[in-house]
Order: sequence, then structure tokens, then C-alpha cells
Amino acid sequence: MSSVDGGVTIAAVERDTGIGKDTLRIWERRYGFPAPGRNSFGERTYPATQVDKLRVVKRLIDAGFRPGRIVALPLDELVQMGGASREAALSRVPASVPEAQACLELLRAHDLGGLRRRFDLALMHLGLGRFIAEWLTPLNTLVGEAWIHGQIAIFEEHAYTELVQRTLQHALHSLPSSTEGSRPRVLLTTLRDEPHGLGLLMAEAQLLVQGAPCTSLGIQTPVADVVRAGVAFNIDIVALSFTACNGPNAVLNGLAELRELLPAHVELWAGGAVAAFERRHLPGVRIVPELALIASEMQRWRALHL
Amino acid sequence: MSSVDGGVTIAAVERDTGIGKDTLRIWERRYGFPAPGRNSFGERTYPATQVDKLRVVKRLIDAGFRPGRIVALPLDELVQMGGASREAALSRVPASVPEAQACLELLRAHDLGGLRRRFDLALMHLGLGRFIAEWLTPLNTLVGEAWIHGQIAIFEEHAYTELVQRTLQHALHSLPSSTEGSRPRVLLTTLRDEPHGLGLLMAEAQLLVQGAPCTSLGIQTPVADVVRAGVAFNIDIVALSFTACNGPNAVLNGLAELRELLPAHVELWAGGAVAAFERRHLPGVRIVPELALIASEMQRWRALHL
DNA sequence: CTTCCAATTTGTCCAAGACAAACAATCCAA
DNA sequence: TTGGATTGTTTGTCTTGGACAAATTGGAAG
Repeated sequence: MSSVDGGVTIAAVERDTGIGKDTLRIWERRYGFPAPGRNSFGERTYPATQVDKLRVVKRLIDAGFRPGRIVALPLDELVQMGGASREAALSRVPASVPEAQACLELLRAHDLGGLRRRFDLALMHLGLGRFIAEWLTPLNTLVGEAWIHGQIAIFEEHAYTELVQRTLQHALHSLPSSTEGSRPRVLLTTLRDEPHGLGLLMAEAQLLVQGAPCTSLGIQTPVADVVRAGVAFNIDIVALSFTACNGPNAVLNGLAELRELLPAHVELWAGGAVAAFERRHLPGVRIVPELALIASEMQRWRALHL
Repeated sequence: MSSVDGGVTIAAVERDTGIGKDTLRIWERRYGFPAPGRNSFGERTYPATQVDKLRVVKRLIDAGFRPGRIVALPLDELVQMGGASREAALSRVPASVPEAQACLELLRAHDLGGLRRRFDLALMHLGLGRFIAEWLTPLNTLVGEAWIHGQIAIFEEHAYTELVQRTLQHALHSLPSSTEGSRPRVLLTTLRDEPHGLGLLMAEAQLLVQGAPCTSLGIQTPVADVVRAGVAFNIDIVALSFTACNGPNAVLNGLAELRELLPAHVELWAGGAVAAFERRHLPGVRIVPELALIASEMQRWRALHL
């Protein structure tokens, strides 16, 4: 069904790119791309090269570009456009962490054992808070950029993510079972369209270091259940994590809906590098674009409520 | 967009139930259910009661029932049909673990701290292998059944899953960094349609206890990348985990495709309680329906290859 | 420079039809 | 009675083409 000679089905493309079937068909009609072949049943079959380009297009659209301007452009121009954001991102990886490059090389050499030793060492050396802020964040950026530009494979990125998550969860679980009576009580999760939990773990670690007791629901909690959990656990702050992998609309709609359903005295924090946050201001939602800002936000909350 | 008076959109139903838009429309045409209303734009709006019933229907279909026979049936009859499987499942939760009921009560009382203490205690007391086989598995079944029958909310199930995953990952990370030269080397992951990683963790723990070095890619790895990872890490066995949440077709197709692409000397193991496994035999795929069988499978492999 | 309105862009929905693959049922021979 | 092949039915997913609200842009007027 899927690995037919020459291309994959429209359903497979939807899964791989996150672009809906309807959208794929209408782009074809309007912009002339993608231009899939047809199999013997008259069904669209997308070649791998076009799927790759669709992935790049999706990324640019999530970053704020509009389809009409970029869908028909050749691939190299698209990559060039992505170059700007790449420069910006890499400039944030300071030379202060030459070790990040070494870790990337270990990953590409599939030496997970060596990578893990570096992780444990850095964690011991820096302590959890600085490990995340100064060591892990730049490495994440580096790996993410390498992935976008095809320098590492999907499975390598998976292996990396798994290792990071395990290291962090291990560290979190080892922390002294949070000071029971302290405040604010924070609920962590992602909305249903966000499948990545790494940012969530990093945020939780930063919060715990600040002495805030956390309850994590993991990823992809429906909005209604976030509200129920907030009530059940008597929460002060709901913290959500986002990545660029889901469209701006889903993010903004979800946040607006949640803010509406949540009691007014519960704060709503949104973290992650999402372009949508800069476009529209959401009343009652605090944007926390950097993990380092969690400390000051925490001070603000405590000054206000305690 | 979503919480409009009286119902939700077809896109929301697709997300919540996993039933495709096309399928929802054609069920309406063929079986008369669902029977959504229309909003002022002429678009379908599904009441919450129908979405609930659709969820039950989906579950029964994944269990092997056929749409034509059950879609038009009233809800109580559907629940009754599910009763059979419930009995069977609960009978597998022996009275040997009265503590499981106590844990379920803790979860419903939102006492995550107390739950965690029980977990840590049981883990210490039994050791990792027996903790999973004798303690965690029955508890998982109990929680799963409670969830199906609406006795616990989604967010409670999320909190439970998160706690279990954390406990297991902590235990795994604490294990002696696997004996480097030993065999077989196992790659663990789930295919792209399977978002649950709990079974994977339990399997990994059992494998590690048996002395097999494991590499986990986490969840939702595309088939092609499973193959690449198998080569990169010089793997002897690829172990996949499935749950009932994705349809039989996706499971069987994915396994067949992977078996085709994988080198012949690499074994392919599939675990999880999936009805599809009993329907069709897949050549070259070893079905491991119980975690306890991992030990004997491991013996078989070693007798064959060492 | 801001505010407002009109034109354009864009994603998602709808309808009805088609068809292959999966499944059930029947029949025939051993 | 069992086993295997053949026929009929069920079912999910694909197709085309049309429609339209919401979001965004561009320009004009204050």
C-alpha cells in the first residue's frame, strides 16, 4: 500500500507532513505543487522528493510565511529562506559550549553510551538548573538545526530525544519529593496537537529548582481535562509547552479556549519558540519564551500572592 | 470553533475518536449514525453524546466487530457487548494484588504522592522484574478498564501513566549500564500510529533484566528509520509495542512492510494485546503477547545464535 | 502614523460517486 | 464432516468540483 514504486499515498503524506488531505489537493489545484503521479487506480502517488519539499514548506508556513508565496518556489530557494532563521538560531549557540559539537558528533557516530556519559558528567558538574540553561538548551538547538538541514536522520534525533528525556526524568525523580506546602503549585502538560514533551520536562526541572511543586500530565491533554486537573490538584499555574510543529491557529485557539474555561485566579503560562506568540496578544496568557525567565516569573507570582 | 452550542465540528470528532472525516460522513449516509445537527453554515455539529458513542463503537471495531452490525445499535447494547471483554480482562487481575484496588482509589483521590510511595515501595520490595510482571501489569489492566468504563477521567489516566513511566525510566537509568558485549542487542520503538510508550518501557525493563543491551528510540518511528537504526546500531532483534488504539490494518501493514525491509537475520518481535495478531499470521514476525514470555523467547534466541 | 474598509488568500467543509481490499457465505469435492 | 475455491457483500478511502468563512493584506482616508 505504501512503498509502491515511485511514491506514497496521500494518507501517508498527511501523516508524514501534518498537511491535511484537502489542503494537499487544493495546493495542487491552485499552485501546481505538489504534482503527484497517479498509480494504476488513478490515485495520487507522491515521490519522496516532493514529500521532502512539503516538509520544508510546512516548516516555513509555521514560521509565518504564506503558502501562495512559497509553495511554488524551487527547493533551494526555500532552504535559503530558512537560512535566515538558521543564522539567528545558531548565533544563540555560543562558543561557550564547544562540547555541543562533540556531542553532535557522538550522536552521528551512534555512540549513545559515550553521549550518556557526557550527559551524566555535565549534569553532575553543573547541577540541574545550569545543566539545562547553559548546556542542554544550546545542544538542543544545535541538534534541531542539524535535523532540519538533514545532517542527522530521524532515528538519530529520536535516540537523542530519548536519552535527554531519560536523563531529565531520572534527575527529576531523584529530587527531594517537593516541599509539600509550598507555592505556587504548577500543572504541566501540552495540548492535544503537541506531541513533544522535552520542553515540558525542562520547564518542570526549572520550576522544581525554584521550589515549586509540580504535577505533570505528560503530553496531549484535551483542554477540558486540563481544566479538570487544575481543579482537582488545586493548581495555581497551568504551564503549557509548544513547539513549531503545529500550526499557529491550533496554538492560539487552544490557548484562548483554555483561558476561557480556567478559573480567573489560575495563571496560564505558555512556553516555546512559536512564531504565533509574537503576532497576536492573548489577554490573560503569560508568554515565557525562554526557560531562564521562569525564575523571574516565579518571583513575580510570589510577590503578588504571598 | 469547538465549543459551539450543541456540538463540535467534524474535525474535532476525528481528533477525539480517531475516525476519519470520510468515514464519519459515510457512516451517516449508510447506517444513519452519527446523526449530527447543522450549524448556521450548513456544517455538521456532533453532540457530545454521539461522540461518546462513537468512542465506544471505535473500541468495539478495533476489537474485531464490524461496523454494519454495531453502528446503528443503541448505546446500552454496545456497552453490554463490551462487557464480555471486560469480564475476561478483569478475571486476569487476580486477588493476589488487593493493593491494586487501593492504588486505584489513591488515583481517584488525586493523591499522587501516596501513589508514588506505593510504587517505590513495591519496586524496592519485589525487584524490577517481578514488580512489572506481578504488580504493575495487573494494576495497568485495572486502570485501563476503569478508564474505559468512565470511572476515572482522562487527566487521571494521564497522571497515572506519567507516574508509571517516570518510575520505570528512573529504574532503567539506574541499572548498570548494560553489559557491553552481550547479546542479543535489541532495538525498541513503536510505529508511527502508536503513541503509547508504556508497554515499550516495560518490555525494555524485562529485556534488561535478562541481560540484553537495549536501544530505545521512543515512540512513533517511521518504518524506514527503524530499518536505518537497526543497521546503525547493529541490532539482533527489533521489538515493537502495540495497543488497541490503532486499527488492525495499520498494525498488520506496518509489520509486513518492516519485515520486508529488515535484513533477514534480524528478528522482529511484536508485543501488545491486539486482536489483529490472532486473525492473520505474519511470516517472520514473532508475536509476544505477554511480557512474561520475553524470558523464554530470549532463551530460544540464545540457544539458536550463541 | 493610525484606522478603517475592501480585496485577496487560504483552509476546511460538502456532496455524490467509485472501487479495491477485506470479509462472509456458499458450494463442491474428498 | 472437513478443507478449499468461488462468489457476493461490506467497508474504508480515494476522487472531482464547488462553496465559503476567517484571516491576512493593501491601500485610502482621517
